[in-house]
Amino acid sequence: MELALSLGDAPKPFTFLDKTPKLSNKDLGFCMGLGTSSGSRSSDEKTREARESEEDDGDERRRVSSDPPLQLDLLPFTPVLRTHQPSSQLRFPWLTDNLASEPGSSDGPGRGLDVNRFPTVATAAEETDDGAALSSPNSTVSSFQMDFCVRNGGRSKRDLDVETERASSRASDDEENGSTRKKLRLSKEQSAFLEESFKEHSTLNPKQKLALAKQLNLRPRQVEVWFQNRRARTKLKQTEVDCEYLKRCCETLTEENRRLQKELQELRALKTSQPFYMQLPATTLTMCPSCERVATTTTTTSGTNGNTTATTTTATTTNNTTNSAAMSLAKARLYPFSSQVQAHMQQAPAHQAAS
DNA sequence: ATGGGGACCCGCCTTACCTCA
DNA sequence: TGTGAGGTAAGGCGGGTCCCC
Repeated sequence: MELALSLGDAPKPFTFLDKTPKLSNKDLGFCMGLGTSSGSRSSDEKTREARESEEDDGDERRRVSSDPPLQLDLLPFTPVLRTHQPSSQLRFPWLTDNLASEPGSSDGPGRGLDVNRFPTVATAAEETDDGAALSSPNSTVSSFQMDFCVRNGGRSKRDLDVETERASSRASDDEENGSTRKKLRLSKEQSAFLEESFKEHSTLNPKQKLALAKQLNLRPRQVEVWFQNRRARTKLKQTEVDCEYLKRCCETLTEENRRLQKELQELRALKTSQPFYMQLPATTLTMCPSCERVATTTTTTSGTNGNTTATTTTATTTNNTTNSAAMSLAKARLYPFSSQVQAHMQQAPAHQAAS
């Protein structure tokens, strides 16, 4: 049985270079179905996809470390974070055309997630190291120094103060003992934005990573780790769904098998009690394992001399698109049934006489 | 043309930390 | 107040791919 499950949409090219400012989430969502699975993309496919997305950028990897850093304007503040509108209206940093075409962009950069401009916040020179220069313990402090007051429409000021205080407290702790492993919690806004970005693309190319990092005031390494962990969580969730579904399939098939066994017993009992069963047409269903044709063979033996035999056979080709689970179910139903019935028929004296 | 080395990314596993009941 | 469970950011490792020499 083949089980295809997918979270989100099918692989598709990156759209961060698209000229359309609209983000389409129509293909997003949770899909579960039976049938031929497209399979998970191999790493080289994904690499190729990422590379294709970078074609216009030349060799992105080398540029990251050698060329001047990307100067990406922060987006005008996204309505979703201000007014809790549907998340589909979130805009991502790589959709740079949004900036130019946004009529209300007079607010200027910095209103997106409103990154607080601390002196230690990622400078252009720091970003060229892809986080290496930002990886000092103190650099993570800036992750929590975002200006929540402007954009947290649905949250109380008290909550924001608590969160900011926690962040600053942790930051000070990190400053005290810089050797301790830092465990930083991303803010809800950062997580939500990363989540929306993940819905768009479950993997990031360097440009997207840098843009997201800058947008959220995180280190690129943090964005990268978040996506890695997010993919792992998705996979885990998917495995759980798979397991649950297969469990249900197993239960269904077990029940079906039980029912058929009972049916077979009834037929056997009927045979022993009513020997004239021969007057009824015996129908045998067989399926070719290779071509998956289902053949229905009806054999009628009539007359007293037993030499009149009529056999009609119809073949039905199953739709190739029929899901494999159904095929497996059919096979489970047909093969035991046909083999047992055929064996049963061969044991019948009248059938032997007819043959 | 071929192979080695480096850079980069990914998945997987694990650890360490945080939050909450 | 202490504690265990669950969530999650981050570290480490191995493997794959690509590019350069």
